[in-house]
Amino acid sequence: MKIGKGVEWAAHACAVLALLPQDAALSRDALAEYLGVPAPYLAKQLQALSRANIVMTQRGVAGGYRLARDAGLISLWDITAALEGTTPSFRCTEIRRNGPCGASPGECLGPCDIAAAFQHAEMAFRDALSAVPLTDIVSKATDVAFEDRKGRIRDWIEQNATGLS
Amino acid sequence: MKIGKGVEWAAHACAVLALLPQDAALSRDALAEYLGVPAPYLAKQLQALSRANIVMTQRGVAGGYRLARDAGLISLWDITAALEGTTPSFRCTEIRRNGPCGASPGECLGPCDIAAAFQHAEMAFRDALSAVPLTDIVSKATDVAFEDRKGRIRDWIEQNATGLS
DNA sequence: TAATTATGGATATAATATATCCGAATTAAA
DNA sequence: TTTAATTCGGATATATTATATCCATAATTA
Repeated sequence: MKIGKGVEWAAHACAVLALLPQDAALSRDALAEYLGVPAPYLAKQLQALSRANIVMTQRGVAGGYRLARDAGLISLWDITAALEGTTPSFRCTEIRRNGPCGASPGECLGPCDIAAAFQHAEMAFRDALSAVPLTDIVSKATDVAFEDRKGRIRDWIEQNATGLS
Repeated sequence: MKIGKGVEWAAHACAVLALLPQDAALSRDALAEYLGVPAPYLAKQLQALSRANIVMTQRGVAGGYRLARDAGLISLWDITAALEGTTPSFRCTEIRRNGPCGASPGECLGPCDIAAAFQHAEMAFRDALSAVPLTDIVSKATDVAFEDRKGRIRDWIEQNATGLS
């Protein structure tokens, strides 16, 4: 079981966007610089976030990305689902129907018990992530940040965000 | 997030082995026939189960596979871990240290908040699977099986299992 | 010794993840 | 209206992993 690194990138990107003042935005290149990751690939993750309505985009001069709604209404699950999709991680191929003692259709009205157990486990995974809004991430990260770094972050945003009066 | 199909195969294989009488075993080919899957590849999954001490093996004539311990002491998580390993599905690359506003070592004493949330979610996933012993799977499958199929399964085991007096 | 059976390694192929680039569309400002 | 900035979607290339098979070897029993 593996989660693509796009999820990590996207989560950090959203955490940065959550720091922006109202109506400010960050370009792809600015975000990539802040996160220290290659811009072209980050763009892919941002597109996925855009399709999922987690971030809003604005093209053209002074455009960029911003959160599409309040950071308290965006969970880590939302971000994960946007990047990885929602197809179940366990793929049941109905082995129970195979072989010389395979189950008949009448015995397969319910889902396979093994598949059901995995589905249940995945729901627990999903629920745990759904319980973590972006605001949690941001506030915890802020808690442990030293004062001088908070200042540097403020300055960098001041310098790089667009849409600031 | 995806789980390899080896997990499915191994789970079904273990469920069959749980039906065997004490000291009986099934060969690789017999198991593959019962499950309706290619024998060579199934052998790989069985090897993983063997390394994880979930099944016992016996080579030579009349050898084969049997459960290494009581079915009540084998969980779906045990099987999953044997096949997929236990490395965390979320791989933290410490993005927080990157870029012009990267965190200093002193600010990274605890784990990254994002990684911690995923770790927590994965624990929930693992706990859910750990709560499902093989006996659950077997009993639920038996509940919905028609009588004639139960008989056919008994007969097939009688015919194909080794180590029966 | 002969027959059977799991093991480990090597290998081949398919699928997916990772990473980049480019033209087109869009937008704000000059 | 032009120009520069910027995201979007598609195409592509590469690396990694999953899937699947085969074979020589070791072990075991009759």
